[in-house]
Amino acid sequence: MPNVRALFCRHNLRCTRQRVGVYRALASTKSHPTAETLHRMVQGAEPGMSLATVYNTLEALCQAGLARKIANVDGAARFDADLSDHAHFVTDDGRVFDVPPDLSRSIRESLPPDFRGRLERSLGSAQGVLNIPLRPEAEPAGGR
Amino acid sequence: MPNVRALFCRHNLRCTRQRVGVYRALASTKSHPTAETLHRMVQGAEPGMSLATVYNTLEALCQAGLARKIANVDGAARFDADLSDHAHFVTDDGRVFDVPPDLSRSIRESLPPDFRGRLERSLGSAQGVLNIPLRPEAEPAGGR
DNA sequence: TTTGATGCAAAGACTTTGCATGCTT
DNA sequence: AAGCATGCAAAGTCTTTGCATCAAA
Repeated sequence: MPNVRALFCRHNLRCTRQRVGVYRALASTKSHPTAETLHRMVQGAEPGMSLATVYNTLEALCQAGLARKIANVDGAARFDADLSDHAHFVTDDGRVFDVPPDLSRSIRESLPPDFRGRLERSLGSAQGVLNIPLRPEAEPAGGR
Repeated sequence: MPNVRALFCRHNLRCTRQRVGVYRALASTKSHPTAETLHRMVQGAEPGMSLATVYNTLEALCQAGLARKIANVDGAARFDADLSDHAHFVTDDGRVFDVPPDLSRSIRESLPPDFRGRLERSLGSAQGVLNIPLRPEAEPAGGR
């Protein structure tokens, strides 16, 4: 585990024990935990820490670019401190899988060159996520 | 607008005025409305309809495969009755853009052939969404 | 010392559920 | 006539907020 204090400092984040605890817990797992799960994970190191603080911390980490909030269709939000350029595959029943960086990159690079340009015109400075359904049903809408 | 009654029938959905109202509203727009928005949209045709029924109806439509619930990172769920095989781009501030079917398809087809196989082994029968972040920050995790 | 983070509890946004009633089949 | 959908309100889940207190810079 690299120097968390220095990392926070570089990102203008106040370095509190609670934040360090949340960050360590999040960075120590590949399981894309929810706020609730992180709260439990941190109880050992930071007893008495409030769930609200976990939420506040996660928001601060995402804001600072040290964590990502993962898009999902149902249930509680999930988080990831792995900043490597990688995609997620989220199942309809809530599981989250990492897609390896090289594969993620090659998917993005396969996007038609004008696509990002087209998007950026509508997007302004906003960022976002491309959501691609797997196993499409392809039921034609208007059949008779 | 094709025959909604027949469509419901084919999908074993009871055909009530409320459900037809919700489906028509959802199918008539490209705006990926929330349940709340649909509720408002339907007030004209179905005054007094309850928001709970909108939620129940949307669940039934998704279950039946006549609508999709779109993955998002924040805020209320968004829905789409466009069954064409297309992806969505969801911005961090909640806007949803359709990605044209041909582009969506070509992205999916660019996935390495073993990828879906690998996933399906972990997935069982579940379905899911591939979430690809655009504009990665690529901040190396452990810098000094 | 100043500023921002924490803890708690309360409120808030979004969604689901239980039950009596009504409508579809 | 039987069974599922509806409406309502209440409860549930997940998340944010206000405020007094406390810790980091």
